[in-house]
Amino acid sequence: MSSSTSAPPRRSPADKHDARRNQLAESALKTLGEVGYARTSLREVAQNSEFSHGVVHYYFHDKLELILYSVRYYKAQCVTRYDGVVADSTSTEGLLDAFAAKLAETIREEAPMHRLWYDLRTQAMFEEPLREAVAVIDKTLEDMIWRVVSRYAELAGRAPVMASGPAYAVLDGLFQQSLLAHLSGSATALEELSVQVHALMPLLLTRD
Amino acid sequence: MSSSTSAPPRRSPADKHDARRNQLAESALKTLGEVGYARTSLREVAQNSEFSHGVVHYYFHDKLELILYSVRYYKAQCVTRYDGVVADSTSTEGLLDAFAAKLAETIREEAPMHRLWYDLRTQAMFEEPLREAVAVIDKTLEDMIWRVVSRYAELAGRAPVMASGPAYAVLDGLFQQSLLAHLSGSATALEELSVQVHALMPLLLTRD
DNA sequence: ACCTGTTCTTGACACCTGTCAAGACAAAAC
DNA sequence: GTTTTGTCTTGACAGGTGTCAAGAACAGGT
Repeated sequence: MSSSTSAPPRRSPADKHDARRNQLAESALKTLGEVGYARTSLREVAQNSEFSHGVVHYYFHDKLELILYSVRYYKAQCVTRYDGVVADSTSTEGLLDAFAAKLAETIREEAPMHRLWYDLRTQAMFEEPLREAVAVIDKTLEDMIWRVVSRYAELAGRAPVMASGPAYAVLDGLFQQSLLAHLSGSATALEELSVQVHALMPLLLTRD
Repeated sequence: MSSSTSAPPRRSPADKHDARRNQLAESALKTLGEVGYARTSLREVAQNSEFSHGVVHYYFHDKLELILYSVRYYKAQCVTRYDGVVADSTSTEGLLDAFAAKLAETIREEAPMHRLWYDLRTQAMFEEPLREAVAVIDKTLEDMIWRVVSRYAELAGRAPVMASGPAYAVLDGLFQQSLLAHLSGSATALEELSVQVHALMPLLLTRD
């Protein structure tokens, strides 16, 4: 053990260590997105990296620790996804178009990560150890969506008719169905999602 | 092989066979609801029955066949869950109360089966063989919800503002969040669901 | 009684899993 | 150069998995 932390060297103390952890996290995310939570094995994670299967246990105490670290690592980059939409929009129509387009885009380009998230959230219904982490991430997603809804209400000069929780829930319901349809080969799923979001959002505000 | 089908005896031809299949399906559902799709093993299914682990392969060709048979077996009984609500209601308020109460009741009493369904639907995002069966069941659930929404619109003298697909999606989003909260130990999740459903349903109809 | 076909149990197979320990390797410290 | 330290590989462990075959147990018909 060194002086303060239990980190390896002194020159690049925990940086190298964290860099490897992030590297393994990305390999894990690749595997998780491909085969899902249950079928993800540490050996396949290592095989998706340049290391051997033993190294995972050197950087992570547990399989659970690896997976939670990986998902947190990914979701930390996602929660700002719609912040540009919120910042750049100057009209309700503009925000709606940009938001719907972004939703469709992220399904098109990051479907494996999204299905992984739903997988993890569902597994949390069965495995207690997952629940706290899932709840935290779900809350950040709820806040992310709420920033969009709030800005939308502001631009419309009206007020939301429901709290952030149910607003997130209904939008997430649409998103999830669209993701499943898209992954099932539907060619029109993303367009339909855009139409549905355009129809739903005004309902979340009071009448003028 | 007997005369026409490949069924076992002649007296009770396929009845005994189907009875055993249903019996095993119920044992499978118990296991699936407890530990989820991925962690369900044929040996544990058998252990939840009065038979040994080999018998599963006698009545089902595959693990997949057992699981799909079991889930279909269960969902066949669920699709009429809200039909009484639809039939008995004579006012919008009455239908809303009965519907919301039924939603909360089924979470309270059949949470394991519901999380199993979400598990399966999510796994369908990863495993192609599940998709068709999941799509069929999801459609029957969508129709079930649509009967409620249609009746609600009828009683209100208005028309729904969205198609059955998105209507099911948004209600399912609320339901799923409520289920997760309930399983995570929230004592108020079910009451909140009732409030949210009461708030959402009117938004699904045109203004008077 | 015997025979026949169905039903169920037992045991095995090949494979995969998380975990971990023992040692190889390299790089830095002295 | 030698020692020490951190990094990584290899190989093994104990356990669990789906699948299936061989045979026991049981039924009913003759």
